[in-house]
Amino acid sequence: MIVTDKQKIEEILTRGVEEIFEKENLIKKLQSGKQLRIKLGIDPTGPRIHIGRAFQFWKLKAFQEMGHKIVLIIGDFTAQIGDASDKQAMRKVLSEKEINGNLKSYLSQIGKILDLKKVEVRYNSEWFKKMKIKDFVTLQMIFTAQQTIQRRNFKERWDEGKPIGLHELDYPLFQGYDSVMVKADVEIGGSDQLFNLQAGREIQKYFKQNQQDIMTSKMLNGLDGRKMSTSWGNIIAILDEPADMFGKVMSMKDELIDEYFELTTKLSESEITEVKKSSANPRDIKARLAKEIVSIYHGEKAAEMAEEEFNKVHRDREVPTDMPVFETDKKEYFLPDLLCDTKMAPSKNEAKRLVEAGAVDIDDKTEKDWKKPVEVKDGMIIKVGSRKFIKIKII
RNA sequence: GGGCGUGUGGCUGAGCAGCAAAGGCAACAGACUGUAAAUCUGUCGGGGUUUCCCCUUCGUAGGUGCAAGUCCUACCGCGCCCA
Repeated sequence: MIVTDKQKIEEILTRGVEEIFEKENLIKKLQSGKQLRIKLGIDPTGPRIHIGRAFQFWKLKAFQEMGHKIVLIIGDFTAQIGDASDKQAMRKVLSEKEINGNLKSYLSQIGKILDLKKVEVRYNSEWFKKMKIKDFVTLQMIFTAQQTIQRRNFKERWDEGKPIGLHELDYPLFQGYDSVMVKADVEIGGSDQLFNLQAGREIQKYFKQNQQDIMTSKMLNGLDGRKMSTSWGNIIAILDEPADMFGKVMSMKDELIDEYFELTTKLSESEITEVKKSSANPRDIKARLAKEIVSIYHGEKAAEMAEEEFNKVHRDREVPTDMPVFETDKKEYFLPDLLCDTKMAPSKNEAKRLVEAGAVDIDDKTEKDWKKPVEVKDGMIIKVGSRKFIKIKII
């Protein structure tokens, strides 16, 4: 049963959406009652899926719920080339081994969002491993060098004299060919994918297929306001623990609140407006946002607990309920050694600096002298900064 | 293949023959607070018996200097121009 409700269609085509080509055509297709093949390609370039990426899966889920067929392309082949879309420098090439490692948990992560039983999952090595050189060259003939170079991030690199690998220019061809292989009616992707998605249209045309319509989504910024990217370390992963997830949301820049509500929660527009009116204090709005996000991936209970714990530790400055335990049989400890052994500091120099900066509390008392040996007691609590705690256990 | 450049700490980017190496970003910490925001301040290769000492870093390998990121040679990577 295909849902053709106008309102639903409108909703799916607006929230978090950057651009649609061709919009009129897509609306017509969605209203036709025909089951569409909605394609999303994802390269397993890192082990963890983050909530920015997850937006696209939520979008797919919406299509899925309307009765359309989701075709998920796992780019196990293309991951070895590296999409240049979001890169200002050449990406290091991933080995097959790394890719397989990343792949392992991919589907289970995606399964947290999509009903995988109804999804057509395809690995693009299926056709690329078999591709003949001659066919590849044929693909290359569809585009000119100028067309490819014109693309913004290539152009920037070109102008700045930064290297561009020939293989990088081929990436859009591969992604586009995927569309041909699965006969996609619609492809979605991040707004940085526009070029690749359009290549799909061209290549389908060349192969005398109906051209897919394309929809690009807004890009979610990372916690620090830069693009969310695993290599920047500014991501919230969908597998992050509730407390961690909650804390990360609380730590992000205030200006990001709006886009996070739009792209990472399921609250309706009016609900979002309501939340924003509810308090003048961004802290509270952020807390609400954090709770929404944690609920989605871990359930409401976990979200509530995460909030309580956060308030306890950060607002009320209390000791967390759970903390790692460090077992030792020493009676006396040289403080820098202790901090290193407990992994609270990466090196002794760093440990000393932390102590000198007044970041280290032992049983609630700030210790500023790292030369003084510490008398170790059972149940002693060491705190470094505001969120690293450890409890000592004597064995 | 020839010519000219270039290669610096997580990134970016200065660097005179005497530097653990300016500045910016990121990170970490402190103060403050609305929070792990913002702002301000400090730290930011490793180790030590710590107002000082030692070790390891500036593409790689050698060389010349009391001394080399800084000069020379070779090699590797990258860019530009010419072919």
